[in-house]
Amino acid sequence: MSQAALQQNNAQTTPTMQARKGRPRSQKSKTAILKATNSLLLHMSVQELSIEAIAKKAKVGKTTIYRWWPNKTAVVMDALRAQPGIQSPLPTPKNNTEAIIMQLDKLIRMLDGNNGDTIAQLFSEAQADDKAQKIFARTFLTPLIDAVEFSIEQGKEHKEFRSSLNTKLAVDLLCGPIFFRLMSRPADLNEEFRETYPKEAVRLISA
Amino acid sequence: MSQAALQQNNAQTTPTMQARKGRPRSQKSKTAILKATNSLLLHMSVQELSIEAIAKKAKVGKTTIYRWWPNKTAVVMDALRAQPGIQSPLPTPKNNTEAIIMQLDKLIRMLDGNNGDTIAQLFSEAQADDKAQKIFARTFLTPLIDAVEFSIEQGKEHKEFRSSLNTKLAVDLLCGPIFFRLMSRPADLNEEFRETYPKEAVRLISA
Amino acid sequence: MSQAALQQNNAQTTPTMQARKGRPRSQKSKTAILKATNSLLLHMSVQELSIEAIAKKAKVGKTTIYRWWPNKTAVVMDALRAQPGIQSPLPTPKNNTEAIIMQLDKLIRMLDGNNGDTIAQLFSEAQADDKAQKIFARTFLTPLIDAVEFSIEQGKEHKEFRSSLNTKLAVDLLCGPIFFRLMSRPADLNEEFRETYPKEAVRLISA
Amino acid sequence: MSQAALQQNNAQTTPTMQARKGRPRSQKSKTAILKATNSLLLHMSVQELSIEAIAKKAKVGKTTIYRWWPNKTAVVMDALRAQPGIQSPLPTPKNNTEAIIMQLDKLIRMLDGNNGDTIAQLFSEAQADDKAQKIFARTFLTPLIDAVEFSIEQGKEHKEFRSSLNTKLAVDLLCGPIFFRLMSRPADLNEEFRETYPKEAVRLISA
DNA sequence: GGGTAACCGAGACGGTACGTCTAGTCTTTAA
DNA sequence: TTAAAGACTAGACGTACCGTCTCGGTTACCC
Repeated sequence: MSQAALQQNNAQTTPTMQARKGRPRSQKSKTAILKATNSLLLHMSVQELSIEAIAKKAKVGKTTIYRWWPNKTAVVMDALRAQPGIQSPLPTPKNNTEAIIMQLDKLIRMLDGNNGDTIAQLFSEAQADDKAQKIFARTFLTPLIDAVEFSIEQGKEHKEFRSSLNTKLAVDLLCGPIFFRLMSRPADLNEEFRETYPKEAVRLISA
Repeated sequence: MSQAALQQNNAQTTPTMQARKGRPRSQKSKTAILKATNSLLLHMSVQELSIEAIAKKAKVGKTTIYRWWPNKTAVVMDALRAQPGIQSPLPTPKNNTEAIIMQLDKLIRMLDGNNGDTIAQLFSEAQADDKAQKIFARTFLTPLIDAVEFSIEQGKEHKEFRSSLNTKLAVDLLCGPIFFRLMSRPADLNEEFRETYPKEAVRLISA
Repeated sequence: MSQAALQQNNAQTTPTMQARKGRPRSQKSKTAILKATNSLLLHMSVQELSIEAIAKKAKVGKTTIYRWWPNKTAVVMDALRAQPGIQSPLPTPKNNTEAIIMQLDKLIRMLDGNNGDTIAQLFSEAQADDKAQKIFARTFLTPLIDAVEFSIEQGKEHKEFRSSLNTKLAVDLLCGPIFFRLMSRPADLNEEFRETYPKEAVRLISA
Repeated sequence: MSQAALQQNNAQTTPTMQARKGRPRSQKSKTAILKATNSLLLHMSVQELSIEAIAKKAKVGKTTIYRWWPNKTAVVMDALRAQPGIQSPLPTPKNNTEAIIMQLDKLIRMLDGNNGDTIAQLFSEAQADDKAQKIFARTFLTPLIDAVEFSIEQGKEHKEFRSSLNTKLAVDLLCGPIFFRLMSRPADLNEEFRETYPKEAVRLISA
């Protein structure tokens, strides 16, 4: 049920769906929870963050959190997404090469700064906990990989890339270095990297 | 003190060092702890693994663990290293290109299978916990990066790679995809990948 | 308001009182609640019983219960009274001695079996909770004590008992042993006890 | 194990038993827990009392309480016993009639005042919870009943009481009224009652 | 027959306490 | 001195209920 709730949570709830039995979900509480989560993450890691602390800070019952999110990872993912300027849409690219460059640029932007730490920690949690893994994949990793894959496939059709290019390998080559740097030397995930890496990476797989 | 102890732990303790006052360290306990850790990691993640569980399984006091290792990450790293067939030395490569290929091949071998999960989880823990970060970096990541960096630098000197190659970026390009695949699609970290990736990756940065 | 409602609840609601505005109380819900309560009390103690469980079992909103009963004790008391064969009227006694015997006999009958446990548990709750205390006293204890007191007083007037008999003490002497046995050795509150105790007890206070 | 621990807890631990492995039980914590319990019981009922509150007040981990007592009832029983002046030994009676009078007098003294409420509440909890029942019986009820039974049996042998007297019934007659008054009209469990009841009760069963 | 009032179910809300678990420390005896 | 055993404080976990609230709906009455 939580899963269903989560779905509905993320989606734009249609007016007809809201006409349900029982007291409706408190939007105020939801906002308070996500806000408290983001606030706490400025001072501590995802692992250190506790549901109890969120509940206390948001002045909300623990139950309310557990009712709507299956675990900490899900709360944090939602909190990240709720941040302003995260889901800024990409401008229309003129070709697939540019599309990929824009996606990588956006990814690096997102991982630079405080959110980067949080996402690295979520990536971490996902390694250990199956439920966390699924949520992280569904809300973050899969969309990213799918988008890049799509651009590569399109690029192969449009002769921007050679048709012999292994799509999955290309995805790893494009995204892997970014995450590796994030997790091994986060300080080097800076502006310079953002300006040089995407072009360089695409150039390599085009070769 | 724990740091010192760890050092001593890893090095071959000279006979003179062992000739100290008091009851000597029980080799039996150390073995039991590492064995128990490896055994437990077959059924659970590093995050789920608890010091208490190790102590119980190894029939050892918790204090004994805390005396010799600063935290869980350190225990697990030691336990991994204690596994047979992990530190197989590399054969002498005929040039730096081959050296890198061999290092990547060894890395993929190590990450394939059960150990891969554990290392991914350690990589994870390192994101959240500073102490874990330091230990993971010192015992795993830095040696790897240093070795690859060294080979690249050497390769640049020997004209195997163009001198304009950004070494750090090259390291990310070589290692990043492997870890990205490990953490996002571990099933694809298979034999085929091991046979094709290293050569392909080196070819790319040579271009 | 709940208190007033409770009164009305117990009394025979006059037709004029029912002619109020608004939707009338659902008799169906009331019955379902009391039935569910009795049913649940067969498998659990009053303390274990929860309002939520009653509401769920009776397919009734929690609010409906809270609207009509101030607390769990009140619900359980009502549920007990709703059981068939509880409020069987006593036959007319030929004197006050016999009246007391009949009252004690009825009491023991009531306390023998499943209801005994429930009443003992109610007696218990009453020790801790003032509201419960008042309800238990009003609906169970006071009527009993008053009836016995009345018979004793009458008996004193009719020279059945010596006039120096302390009425309150006599009540304790007559009722106390029954409850003590109920709460300390409920198994001994059996048929034999029911047949022998009342006569013996009255004989003692007559002496 | 907790049961065993409890036993040892109550008994005078022999020196040989204390010579065990591991850190010995902290007497300081034990004292703090019992003291905190007594202190809290001045302001709240046993039912309202929570383990968490005790732990907080005593500045003790919850685990420490759960390690040594199986439940709240056990803690409260121990706390009661730890009060000064509870286990005052009886002076030697000159016969069994007097022995019973002294036992009843002691019982009333114990039940008069704050402890009376607590014991009534414990008696209550015992009605609902089997574990509580056993502990209450073992540490309070059974000793009392046994003592009175013993005196009655002795009194029958010494011709103080008629041999046809039903011992169990006599116990109920002697003790029941006291508890009935405690639970139904605790205010009447006063000094006057303490001075008159025991003699009167014994007189009755002697008749 | 529309308005109004009290009811109904469902279920979310802020809370409290539960009993369990683990962390990391401390205190003993035995080797 | 170290090992083992195990008790210590501290605090998060996820669950169960509490008593209150807020919905959409449902009867009844009253005008």
